[in-house]
Amino acid sequence: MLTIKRGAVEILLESELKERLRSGKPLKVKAGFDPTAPDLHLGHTVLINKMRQFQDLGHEVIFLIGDFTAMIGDPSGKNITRPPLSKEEVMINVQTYKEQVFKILDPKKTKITFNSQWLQKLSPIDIIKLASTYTVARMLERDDFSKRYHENKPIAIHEFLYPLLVGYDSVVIKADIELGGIDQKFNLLMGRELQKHFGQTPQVVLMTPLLEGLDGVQKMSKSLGNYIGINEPPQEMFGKLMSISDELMWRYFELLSFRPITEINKWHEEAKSELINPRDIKIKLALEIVERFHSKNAALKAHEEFTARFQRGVIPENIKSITINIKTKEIPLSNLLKDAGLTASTSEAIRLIKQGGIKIDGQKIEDYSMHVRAETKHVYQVGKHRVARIKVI
RNA sequence: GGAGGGGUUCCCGAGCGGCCAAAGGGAUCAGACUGUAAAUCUGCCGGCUUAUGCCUUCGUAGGUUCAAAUCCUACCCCCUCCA
Repeated sequence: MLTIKRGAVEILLESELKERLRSGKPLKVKAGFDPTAPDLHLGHTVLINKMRQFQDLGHEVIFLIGDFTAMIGDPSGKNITRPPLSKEEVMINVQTYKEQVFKILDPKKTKITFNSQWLQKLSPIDIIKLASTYTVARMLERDDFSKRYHENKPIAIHEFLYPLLVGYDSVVIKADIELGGIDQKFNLLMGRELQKHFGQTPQVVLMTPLLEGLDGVQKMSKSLGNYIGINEPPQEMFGKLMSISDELMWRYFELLSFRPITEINKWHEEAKSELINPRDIKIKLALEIVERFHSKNAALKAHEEFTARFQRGVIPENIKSITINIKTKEIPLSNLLKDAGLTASTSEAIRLIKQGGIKIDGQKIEDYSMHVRAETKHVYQVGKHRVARIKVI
């Protein structure tokens, strides 16, 4: 019970959960995923970690791919309708999912299902009947709906179907528990409503929090660019984890680390009383996470490189090499940087030079009208993160 | 079907004939400070070999004007109220 509750924001209803656990039977644990975004980041893994915990406790975890409902798209208000994904596209995404998710889940204990299997078969009459079980007023209780409604933003009718269909999935699966992010609360509860309607015992709903992104304020998401993808290279991942604030680090520990919560709390206390440097604890977190998605070796290497690069200012070993072909004898530095893809435009390059953000072989460049000659090869740095070895011929 | 409001640069949002590449805020990026921290401060923030220059941009397409994000026409989209 303690494991299950770790990091969970809300459980509805906790008493029901206890009761079901007490029965000792393996429970059907449902978690739904949208196959449109197979690029998982650490935010998604909070939920997947939770699934893993249920597996470890011997329950049956159902990884439900919402290939049918993806056509609607969860009504976040961003896109009104998504073009339906072809079967091939879905399968490709599912494949990617598997690769990523099985770094955490046990493949042998995971059942993958597609909701098109049953939703496709619903007739218009079935859908009307389903839609009749809920009212518009109650639909508008949903946060994004009410918000959009009050802000005079469009809500398309079909968006109302999303919660209904997702809830209906629970009916078909006969889920005992459904896991989901707190942002899914409405949909998850819909499952309970519909199960009741169809004469089933309503599922227990366990909600995980939304992990804050690197900025520590907004939730981690790809579109906000504040994410750590689980497929990112080790160094990148390590660096990003180190860049989070101390405060945020404890949050990440709770939700992402597999270390016992007691150990984490102890560190937290020690850091507060300045017995240990938070940075060193952060390194432990970074090592653990990189190891999970890559390997122990990769983690150690990333750590080494990190210290070398940022604490001692060493230019990393394996940086990308670019060859730029120019027809003249020399090229303005700003154009070279643009052509090499280090800056988006020559204007940006010039700006950055003026601001002292450009280095050649570690030397800061101040002259924005500087030209680079042909037949040269140097290491160019733009800010702290963009580096390349550029050969000009 | 009728009446009204609205669509502005990555996002929010001001501008309502020239002083507009377009206020202000946010995000990003760079610099300082550091632990690549965070917070803070500074700068930048459409593009062009940086220029008291040129080009592209204010829903879309035309038009009026020396000059249009701003006026006119048509169209597309969103919202509100009435039915």
